This record gives sequence, structure tokens and C-alpha cells, in this order.
Amino acid sequence: MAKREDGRETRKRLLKAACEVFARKGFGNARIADICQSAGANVASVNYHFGDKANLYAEAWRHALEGLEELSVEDADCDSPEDSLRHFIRALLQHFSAKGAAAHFSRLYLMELVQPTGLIQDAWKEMIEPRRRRLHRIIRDVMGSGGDEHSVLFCELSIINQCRSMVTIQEKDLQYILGEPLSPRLIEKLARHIADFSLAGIQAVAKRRPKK
Amino acid sequence: MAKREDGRETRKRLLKAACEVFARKGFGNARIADICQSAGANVASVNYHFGDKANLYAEAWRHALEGLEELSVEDADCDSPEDSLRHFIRALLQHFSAKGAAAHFSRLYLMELVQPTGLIQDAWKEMIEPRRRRLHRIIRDVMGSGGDEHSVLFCELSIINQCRSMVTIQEKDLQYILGEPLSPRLIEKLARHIADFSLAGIQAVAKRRPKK
Amino acid sequence: MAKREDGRETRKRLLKAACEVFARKGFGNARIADICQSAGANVASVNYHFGDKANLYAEAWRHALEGLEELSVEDADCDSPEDSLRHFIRALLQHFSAKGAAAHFSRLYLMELVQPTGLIQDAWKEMIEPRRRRLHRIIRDVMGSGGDEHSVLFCELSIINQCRSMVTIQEKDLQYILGEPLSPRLIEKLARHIADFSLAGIQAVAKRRPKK
Amino acid sequence: MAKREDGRETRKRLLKAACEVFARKGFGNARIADICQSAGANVASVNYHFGDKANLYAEAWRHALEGLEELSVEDADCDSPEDSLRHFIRALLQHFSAKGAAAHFSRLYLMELVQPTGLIQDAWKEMIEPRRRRLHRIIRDVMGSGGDEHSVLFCELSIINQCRSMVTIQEKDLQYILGEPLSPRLIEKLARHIADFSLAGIQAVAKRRPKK
DNA sequence: AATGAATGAGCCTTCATTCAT
DNA sequence: GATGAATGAAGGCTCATTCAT
Repeated sequence: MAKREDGRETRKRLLKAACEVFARKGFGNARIADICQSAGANVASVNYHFGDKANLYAEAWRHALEGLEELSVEDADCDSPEDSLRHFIRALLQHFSAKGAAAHFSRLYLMELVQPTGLIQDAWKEMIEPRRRRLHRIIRDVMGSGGDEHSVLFCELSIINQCRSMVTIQEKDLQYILGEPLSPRLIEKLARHIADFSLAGIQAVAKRRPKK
Repeated sequence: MAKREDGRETRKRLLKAACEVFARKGFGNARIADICQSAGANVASVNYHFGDKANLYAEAWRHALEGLEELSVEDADCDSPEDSLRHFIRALLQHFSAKGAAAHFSRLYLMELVQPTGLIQDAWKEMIEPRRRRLHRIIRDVMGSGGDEHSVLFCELSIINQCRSMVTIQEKDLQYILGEPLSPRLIEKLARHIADFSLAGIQAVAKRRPKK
Repeated sequence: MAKREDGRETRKRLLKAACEVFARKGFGNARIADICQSAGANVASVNYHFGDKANLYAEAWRHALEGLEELSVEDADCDSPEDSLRHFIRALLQHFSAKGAAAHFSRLYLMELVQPTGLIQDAWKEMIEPRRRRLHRIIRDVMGSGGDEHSVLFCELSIINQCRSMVTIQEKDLQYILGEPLSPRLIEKLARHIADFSLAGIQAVAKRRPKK
Repeated sequence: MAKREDGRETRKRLLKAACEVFARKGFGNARIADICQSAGANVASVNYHFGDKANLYAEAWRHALEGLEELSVEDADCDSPEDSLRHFIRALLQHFSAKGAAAHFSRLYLMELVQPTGLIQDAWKEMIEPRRRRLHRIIRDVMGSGGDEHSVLFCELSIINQCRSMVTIQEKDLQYILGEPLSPRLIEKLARHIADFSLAGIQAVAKRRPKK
């Protein structure tokens, strides 16, 4: 309850709360009052620290993103492109299913995908593209010489969207479908499935090409 | 502008408009005023015809669903489970990418997935389950004896989520990624990709099981 | 369900329903829709038959009043002014506690007393005065020579207000207080009480005068 | 017009205005806008300070009640139960005819009696019961050994309802009937009348019992 | 730096009334 | 004579924002 704290402190708490609420509800359905309450701050504090709701949203994005960097998919020393893909998928899935900043970012991203607010235009592409490029490269490597550009793109979509299920569905619905709680073990299992499934998929698609 | 029409007419226009707006904005962000204006009706007409916004939403779902029936995934005479799967995927994709009622339904569905309103509980399961069960059966057939329950489930998710990309991403973004406009030909191509990709995936997953 | 009835028929049903609803809820809280539904008529029928809500209210008053005439306190052949008073009180109480038109009128009257609408100015005094004059005369007779004008007036208020309890309180609350359901026997008992109580009261007040 | 005041101030003004308006119009017919205008506040202030109209109503009751405490019927040192009754009646009548908070309470009470909202269930019994019990005891004392339970109840109703006339009728109508303005002297006179009238009534009723 | 108070714009809903048939 | 459809005005409530301290 210490008042006159650093000021940065409140700001941070607001950002954290904003990430959560925006991630859960989307921009339009999020209530500033909820965010402030969750941050233990006054309703006016958002406008004080961030000017308005739209700007808080943009800052929340940036905040979620920063928390993400550290988790960023690293080019662990993998022996083969196949291993790289497995690695990538597992990392992505862990991101998506993680609690905290990473999960928030994933949901924020999904929300923006589904209902673009147009408030984060700039951050958007900068954030996403690098990761996409990595996946792109990996897929290409897995394919070897067999894939044309379109096939690589399609495989990208296939993989990304398989992983995205983690964030699209509410956790409880996903649990309902899978019949068990969302444990790290299950994530691991799912990661392995997606990797197996996709590796076979990519190879099939790569092989098919020559015929055409 | 014919006034004092049948009443069914206005009701229909409202439903149509509601589908569009709810699909575009989601329940919370949709404005009754927008819907009514789009339907050329008075704001009070929603209350008159549907009681309230929530019920209009539920009816809009039902409406979108009816428009969908005709497109319904039929068990066309397929020689093999593999063919069935190809068929299923193509139909699903066409649904998702269709204009009109079908597209609205897909978006409504996605919205509900991402931000559940809890207003359509009943319609939800009725609509989704049968389709899921069909896919389930097909996958099991493709797998032959090799798949355990979890694997089937995972494959289901893999396939559904690949197809879902069509609705998740705004059309223009998808076009941007793919580099060409969303033509029937492209849909067809994408359907083939997902089918190839997934068939290989399923078989790989099925084969892997015994070993374990 | 016979349509194209007399037209008078619907009108009557509307009046009856209006009496009930206005009596129960008062003018402001009564809903035309409720009245129409209760009368099995269309919402528009009120405006068709009566022009508007205010006029329906006025007509409902008149209607309740007509139903009242027949029950009107008659100068039964009573031997004494005391008997007349007992008679009057019993009749009044029976009115108030009766179901149907009489009770409705009593409630309408009370409602107008508590929240004057100003819509029945004319009917008001005409209706009430005659009855008041009768009571006035009876009280004067009971008092004999002892009462001055003010005392008679006060006794009038005392008696009327005792009887009014029947309509002021919701039936269930009255039952709660009295501890038994509102039977004719209870009404009879209450009438006897009020008569006994009031006769003694009047006589006391009449006697007191001389002292002053 | 001092802005950004204490907040307690505005709250109080709102409560005061609410008492007035609710007392005059009843819950259903009272307009929040009226209350706010009368309090010199914004329409949204009701929501800010009280959540909603229903709660404002409940708080207004409480407020009116607090203003009442000071006038509360006290067991002044009375020599006899008869004196107690006189005392009680005079106090009650003064309440009912008082201006300000007390009068508002009386009207609020009447309104709730006539058109129960069900919003003040708790406050209701707490407030009314103690007063009723006092009257009950006094009547029983006046009756001596002669009264059965029912008779006491009936006498209670007789007395309460006589006093209630003060609030039931609009002041101007009462003046019209009585032929003179509602002065403290008139209240006093009326109190004496009701006391004389009722004491005689009670005694008559008490005496009658043994016979039966 | 921070906040309680206040506000106005906007939304959903209700309701008496009007219209066309 | 009667009614389903339609409407506008008004009410209560929500919410982001602004103000004064």
C-alpha cells in the first residue's frame, strides 16, 4: 500500500494487468476499470500514465513482447533440420501454453489477428516476421531440394496453425477435448505429435512435387 | 422502403445484418444500432422481433447455420478413407472460405471460440459434434489398427486447426502471405496441400505407435 | 377466439383488465401491454378503443364505478342510527375486501389518493361525496346533539380510515398480520370490531363535547 | 457549484433529493434524472455513488430513517397506559405530518405499503416491528385482562390506520376536508380526537369480550 | 505522483403510440 | 373492427475520460 512509490512501479503493474485483461478479452471488451482493479490502481491512473486506452494497449503489446524476447526460439545446436523443427515446435508450443507474458503475447496476437484494432500496425510485422523467417528456413531445409515456394508457405501455415490451437481455444475447452488437464507432460506429448505429424507432412509434400 | 411489410421480411433482414455484424465484430463489440441501420430498421425492432441482443445473437447463429446446411459435408461415395479425408478437408475449406452465410458462420464460430459468450451453448455442441465425429471416424479408418485414442484426437486437432487458418486470418492478410488473391483455384490447391500433408502425418503417427 | 365479435366485447374485456391492472399497479406502473394481454387483445386495441392510456384510465374508473352501484350501501331499514352505522361499516368492508369491480374501485381510489394523476378530476368528487354525506349523517345521528362539526368530521376520518386498511395493505401482508386467511368470517369479525370500536369512540367524543 | 467537493456532500444531496422524489412519486415513477437535477448532479453520479437505482432507493430509506431517529417515539414518563397511548398517538401523528425527513419516511413507507418493491425487505421489519410491539403492549395494558389476541390486533389496526390518514391523503385534500390549514394546533386537536376515540373503542372492545 | 469525484457520450431496453392492412 | 408491424422518445446503466486536489 506504499503510496508515492516509484511511479514506475504502478506503471508496471498496470502494464502487467493490461496484458492479462487485453489477452483475455480483447481490446474492445476489456474494461479499464478491470485492469486498474487488477493492478490495484486508480481508474484515473491509466489516463495518467498512458494517456488513453488505445495507448495502453500499444504499450501492453510492447511489454508482452519484451517479456517474450528472453524466451525467444534459439537456434539450439541441432544436428539436423528435423531436430530444428522439433525444437521450434516445442518452443512455440511452450510459449503458447505458458503462463505469464509469453501466453499473453500469444493471445494478444491472436486477438489482433481475429479483430484487428489497427493500433499496433508498426509493432506487428516487425515482431512476427523474424520468427516466420526462421520457420521458413527450417522447413526449406527439411524439404531439401524438393519444395517450391508455395509448398513451403503452405507448410508454414500448417505448422503455425497446429500450434495456434493452444491459444485459440480457452484452456478449459481444450482440456475438455483432450480429456485431461493441461500438464507440461501433455504439452510435451502434443509437441511430439505435431512434430511427427508435420515432418511426415513436409516430406510428403516435398516428394509429391517432382510428380507435378 | 416498403413499410408495414410482412414482418418476416424485416426479421430476415435483421438476421442477415446481425450475422454480418456479429461475425465481423463479435457479440460484445457489435452495436444493435449498426445492425438495425444495416437492415434498414428501427433500433427498437430488435426488441420487437427478438426480445434482446443476446437472443438476436442466438438466432443469428441458427440462421447462419441454416444457410450452411446445403453445403454440409456429405459422405460422397469415396473409395477409400483417404479419399474421404480429402473430401472432408476440401468441403471444410470451402465452407470457411465461402462468402455469405457459410462465411458468417465460420466467423461466428471463431469468435465464439476465441471469446465465448455462453449464449449458444445448446446449438454449439449439436453443430460441432457431428462434424467432429465424422472426422474422427475418417481418421481412425485412415490409421487402420495403429492409432490409440490420443493420437486420433491429436490428428483431429491438427487437421481442424490447419483448416481454421482460413477464418482466423483476415482475408487480406492471408492474401498478403500467400502472395495471390484468394481464388477457388487457390482454395483447391490449399485443400490438396492440407490433405497430402495430413495423410502423411496421420500415417506417420499411426506407424509410430506400435513401436512405443 | 371468435374474431369480429361485437367490438363492445373486446372493449369490455379491456376495461375489466384495465381495472385490475391499474388497481394493482397504479397508473404509472401499469403497462398497456399487460392490460391487453390480460384481455386477450392486441396492443393497438387500447388506442383503437380508447385513444390513449389516460383515457382508458378514466374509462376504467367509470367502469369500476358502475360495477359498484349495485353494491351501493343501501339504507336498509335499520331501527337505530347505531344499526345504520354497523350496516354501513359492514357494507364498506365487504366492498373493500370483495373481489371484482368493487375491490378494484377501492384500490383505484386509494391509488388516486396516494398518487393523484389528475385524470379523473370530475368523477372524483361526484363519486365520493354522496357516500361521505351518508356516513356524515349517520355519525351525526349517533352523536345526537353532542357533536360539533369538527368532531363529526374527525369521526368520519376515523371510520373511513379504519376500513381503508383493507385496501391499503396487500392481501398477503394483511393475512400475515392477522395470522389467518381473509375469509368472509374474518371480514365479518373485523366489521363487528370496527363498529364496536367506532360506536364507543363516537359516543365518547360526543360526550366529551359538553365539557369543553 | 463548487466542484470536486468531498463526495460525501454530493452523496448527501443525492440522498436528500432521492427521498423527496421517491416519496412523491414512488420507486417506479421516480426518474433518476429528476433526482440528479434536483441534487445538482450528473445522471451518472447515481451509478457512481450508489450503483443503481434500486440501491439508491434502499439507501434513501435508510437515510430517511436516520433523520427519523431523533423524533423516535419515546417512553416518556407516563402515569397510566392511557397516557402512554395518547403520547404514542400524538408522536405518530407528528411524525406523519412533519416536514422534512420524517415526512419523507412516512410517504416512502406508505408507497411501499401500497406498491411493495421488495427492495427494502430487511429494513422494513426492523423499523416497523419495534414500533408495532410498543403499540401492542400499550393496548394490552389499556385493555387490562379483558382482551384476547385478536382484539388487540384489531385495535392496533384501528389506531394505526386512523393515524395513517395523515400520509395517505395529500395535504391539500386533507385541508379541503377539514376546512382549515394543517397547523400544529390542528394536529394536536386531531391527536386528541384519535386518542379519545380509540381509548373508548379499546375499552368497549375489551369489555365486550367476556360476554362472548 | 496519484486519486476520488464527476461527467457526457453511447448503449440497450422499454413503452405508448402510429401505421397499413 | 381489429391487428401485427414499426417507431421515437425516454429511461437506466456503462465506461472512458477529465478535473481538482
